Amino acid sequence: MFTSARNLTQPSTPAALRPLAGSYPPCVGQIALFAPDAEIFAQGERAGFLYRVEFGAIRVYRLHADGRRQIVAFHLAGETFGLEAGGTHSFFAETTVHTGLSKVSLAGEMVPQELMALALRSMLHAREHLLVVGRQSALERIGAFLVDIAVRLGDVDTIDLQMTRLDIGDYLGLTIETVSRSFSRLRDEGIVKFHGVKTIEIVQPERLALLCG
Amino acid sequence: MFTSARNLTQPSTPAALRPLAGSYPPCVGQIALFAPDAEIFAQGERAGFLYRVEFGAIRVYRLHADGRRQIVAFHLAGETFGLEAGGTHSFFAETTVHTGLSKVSLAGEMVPQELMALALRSMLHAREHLLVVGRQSALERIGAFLVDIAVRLGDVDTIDLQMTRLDIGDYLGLTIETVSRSFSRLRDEGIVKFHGVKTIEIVQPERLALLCG
DNA sequence: CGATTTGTTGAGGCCCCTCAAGCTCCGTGG
DNA sequence: CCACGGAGCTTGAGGGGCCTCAACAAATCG
Repeated sequence: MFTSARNLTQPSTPAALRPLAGSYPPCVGQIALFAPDAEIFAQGERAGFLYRVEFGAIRVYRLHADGRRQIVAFHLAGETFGLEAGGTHSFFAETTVHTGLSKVSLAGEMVPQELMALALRSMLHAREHLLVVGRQSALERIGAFLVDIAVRLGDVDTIDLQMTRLDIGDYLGLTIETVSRSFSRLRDEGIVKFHGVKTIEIVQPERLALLCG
Repeated sequence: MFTSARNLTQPSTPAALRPLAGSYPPCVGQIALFAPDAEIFAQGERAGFLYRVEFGAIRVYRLHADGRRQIVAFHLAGETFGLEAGGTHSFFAETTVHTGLSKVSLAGEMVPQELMALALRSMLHAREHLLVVGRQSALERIGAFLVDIAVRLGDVDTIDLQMTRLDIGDYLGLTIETVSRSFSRLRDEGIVKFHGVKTIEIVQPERLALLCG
């Protein structure tokens, strides 16, 4: 399985940092813009910052020696990421689409209580992800994925996927073909409806929920 | 798949709490003894304590509606568990064998810094577990499992498994038969050697490490 | 509007699951 | 001490779900 994970397209906007009017309420600093597949931090790098996703999305992943990639988390608009054990990043973080990030310094700006809550939420999410990947069928995984994303976007019924089928596959432990087939199956069953490749409308939320266990 | 997870054998020693000479240096309180398969806490219960494993082992898991069980973590001697997001337990915790636990009250006894480190380590471990379950073959999963356990027991070369094949399967997303077959394969290849069913000697650590990616 | 990336669908094969039978280990009681 | 029973483990045979390989369609971008 070959995933061109390190194939970093440089931002079409020259470097990366560019000031912007603070469009999100709780945004303190400036917003940095990134093109798709831009590296935010790499495994082994010293960790010192948290990042808040203003728009777009982030994938956090690791590569196996043979090229297999496992994405352990996506981070969507409004979410904060970058907190890691030991002061060194254990994973890679990249944008999946055009993304705006604001930096949050670890010292100050966030009280220990918030950091703790963030760490615990991340642990919980990793474990819930494990439930999905460990014991569910392909269709169940896709279902759980859609429900998770929909909830995190604010219980919406129409999702704009911020990632490719390859990203989704590497997140769920499936191949791109199986992801595609599962989506088609959900469409054929009338559970979801596609408006373009990346826009999914959840037509029958109850049946989707049934799938997830 | 039927896993009799709630089949709680009551401790052969009457109840549970029984004082014992503090045999581990950093042990503050009394040690409670539990029989195999004793419930320590249940999903939905109010969380307020941490537990330190003095000897034995703990499985942390959740059940799907149809009985499928996913173990998200094992906790071995010397490790602390019970920290969860939201003040309510999201998982079940049970002993896998005869186990001694000491309670640690969340307020006091542990400084916030230690709690934070514990949370971050748990997050990291869940994510590393995800790497194994998401993209590895059965043999690779068993290999990674053995390496992980060996390291956590102090880089030993002989492991006393504190859990059944069923536990291991539900941890790695495999059936009991596949776990058994993988062990046999490692034995036939001369990578490990069995001294009884639960005692594994790692004969060729380098080859075992090669398996894990 | 052509080139390239991304997504869909089909055919075939493999790995793991399922089902089944027999074995080992261990605690219990005679 | 050994016989016995049951739970746990091992091994085999067969089937199914997902992966692999392949071709084509759709979407995206310069």
